[in-house]
Amino acid sequence: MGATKTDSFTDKQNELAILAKALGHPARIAIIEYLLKVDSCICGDIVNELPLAQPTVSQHLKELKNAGIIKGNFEGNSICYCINEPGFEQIKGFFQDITKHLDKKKNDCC
Amino acid sequence: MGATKTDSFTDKQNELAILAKALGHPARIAIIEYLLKVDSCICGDIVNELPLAQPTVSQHLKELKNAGIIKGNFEGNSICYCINEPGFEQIKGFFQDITKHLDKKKNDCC
DNA sequence: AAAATATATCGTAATATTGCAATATAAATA
DNA sequence: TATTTATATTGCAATATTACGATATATTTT
Repeated sequence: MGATKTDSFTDKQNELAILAKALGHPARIAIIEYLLKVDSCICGDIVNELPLAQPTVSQHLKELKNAGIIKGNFEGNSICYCINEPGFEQIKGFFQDITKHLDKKKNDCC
Repeated sequence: MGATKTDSFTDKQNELAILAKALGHPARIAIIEYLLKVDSCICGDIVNELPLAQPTVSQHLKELKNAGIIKGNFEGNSICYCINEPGFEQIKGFFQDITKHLDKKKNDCC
């Protein structure tokens, strides 16, 4: 007991959950916001920006990368992280779908 | 050690993380999808739809409610759950902002 | 090749989440 | 008011996440 029953849900549901979960931590929200703010996809000074130790930041970056939300490539001595648009489109799509549904529906029954 | 360092982040970052986290489980994605599918905000047969025991579903519903993503009201004998639009707008806004940034920027440096 | 710099991984402690059986609560009906 | 029906809460075991020090790896510079 205790582990998520992944098998009981559809692939799409699991994928969306993984994406949302990856964004479900303030540090990871902060990383995304930072990547958007700095006007090039600046690298490991994310570590300096965040109030967390380097290994912790590295771990958060890994989670975002695994979920497909960011990507990273070597750039000289360091690594260049930035938003991975395709991964992003998926979550965006989910929210757009919901918005469409809601507009059609008038969700005011409760 | 081990707990999220909430204090180190802004309120907005924490709020967004809470919303995303609430969606970060396939059962909760399934609940949202179900609420959109059934064309009235049908109640506790969510329990029958999901492959989880009633207390587990109840717990997931509570989390979605706490995050402000759904709301529930008594409707006769049972409870009527549906999407809570204001709560939803927040996450939607986050994704729209990011999309706007990305469009402006050409995130192709890595 | 050695030193310096940047990032990742390992190990581990603290905490949180997931899931369910058992039980409690609350409303509707008999 | 007793019973039924619907939902919530409690308690607990299994698992996952968060955070960080120590250490490993990989690249650049000297």
